Amino acid sequence: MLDMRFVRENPEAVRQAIKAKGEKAALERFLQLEQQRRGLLQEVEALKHQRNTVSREVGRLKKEGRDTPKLIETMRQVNERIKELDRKQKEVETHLEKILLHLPNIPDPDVPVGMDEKDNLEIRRWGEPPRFAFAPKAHWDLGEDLDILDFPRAGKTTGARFVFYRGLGARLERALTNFMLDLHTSEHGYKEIFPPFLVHRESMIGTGQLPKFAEDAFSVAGTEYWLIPTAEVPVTNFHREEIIPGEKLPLCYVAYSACFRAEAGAHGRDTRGLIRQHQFNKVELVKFTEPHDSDVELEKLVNDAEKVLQLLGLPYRVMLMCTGDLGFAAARKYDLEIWFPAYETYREVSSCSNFRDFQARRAGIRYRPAPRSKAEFVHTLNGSGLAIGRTLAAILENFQQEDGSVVIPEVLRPYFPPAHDGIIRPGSA
RNA sequence: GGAGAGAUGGCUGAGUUGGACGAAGGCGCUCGCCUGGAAAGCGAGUAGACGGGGCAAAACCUCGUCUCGUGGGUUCGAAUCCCACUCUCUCCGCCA
Repeated sequence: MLDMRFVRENPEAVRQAIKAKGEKAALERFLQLEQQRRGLLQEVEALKHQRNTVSREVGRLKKEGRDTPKLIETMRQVNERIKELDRKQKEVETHLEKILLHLPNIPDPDVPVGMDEKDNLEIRRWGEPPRFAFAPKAHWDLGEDLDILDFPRAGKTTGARFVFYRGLGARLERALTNFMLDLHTSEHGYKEIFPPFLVHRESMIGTGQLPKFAEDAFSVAGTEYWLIPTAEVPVTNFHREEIIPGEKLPLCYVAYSACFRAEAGAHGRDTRGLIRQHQFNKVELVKFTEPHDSDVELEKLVNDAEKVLQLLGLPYRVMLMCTGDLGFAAARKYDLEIWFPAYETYREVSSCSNFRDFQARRAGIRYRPAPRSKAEFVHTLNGSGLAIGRTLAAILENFQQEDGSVVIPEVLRPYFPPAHDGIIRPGSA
């Protein structure tokens, strides 16, 4: 959420941001209502002032034993007017709040302006896409042939876009999760969090999923709960309505969670395989920083996520998202994309964003720079470190061999049974 | 699910016959004095949001409104009375 005063004083900047992100928002109506709000405020506050002084006077007179029916009668009338104005003002503020929650964050000045992924900027590449002397299989075929992924049975029990992992497939998923958590906690200095997978509406508003994108998330019928689309939601809201002592920043958290997404706008896309599931696992990195540190901390966060790919030996590239691909809440975003032989292209496995104070203002997360100073909003950042399902799919595809087996990356071997030789073969899982 | 207790400022903790103010005291913190330096001691200051005015603007100053879990109500006036809700704690029941 943007600061109401900022919007009032910088309407042009907001107008541009809305346009660059391809959003729609009632900015003009907002400015108009904001002016109306201040007018009402002044009128009602003057009346309340009158009420306060007169009430004090009544108290004084009563103590002296004097009756004051006239004053009380006029105050009754003033109160009627106050009630009316209060109601009107509340109406206006509710409307303002609603519009404010729909205004997108302002992109960083150096973010490329563009419509969609075609305008994203490649920052760097790492690793070489593998060359196969045979026709490589897609991960969903590998998964079924190796008997480690079972899509049909997931369809039978739950529906499309779900999967069972079995045997060494389940083991590999768990190995990846633990490997990433271990790496980020012991090498990169993140504190591990295991969050609730359900949150209430206010938390979803805090990070920006609601009110605008309700159709992208699942909610639990008959309750107020929403299934988290990412651990970003509970972990960022972990500090909601708090004032953090400045010396504790930056706070760096790493959290595993299952993630649930309705994928409402994705009918017919990525219908096969692990790429687009309603439920998937992810290890998420979340940071709370002082405003002047957030740029540096974002770069570090990206590097921490990249390290996972490097250690796994998966070829990837880093993309700087253009304005149209930034999303609603981010000011700056890098995507990490892994090479997928079956698609013959790079696909996203991580999205690392700086939200500046956009989420912090919504969720009320502040810090005190120095013991006596005024509390200010922190900057929040997060990034996948990484999406587990897509990483597993990439491992299957990139490390497959002609006989249909898959070689497990060296760094994951400690997470497999001691007797295992590091190769998943047909019939061995 | 049943019964009970509570929710006050950064923390702790007063404040329930409604009327002197965001609210005693303590801790913490800031500044000053003291000291060679520190501790102790002493003195002063220490909530936020919003709006108006001063200012080119920020800092700041000043006036006002609101905020004592949240929302409503009673009243000329509520932290203090009434209602609903949320959360925390204790006991009982149930349960992975």
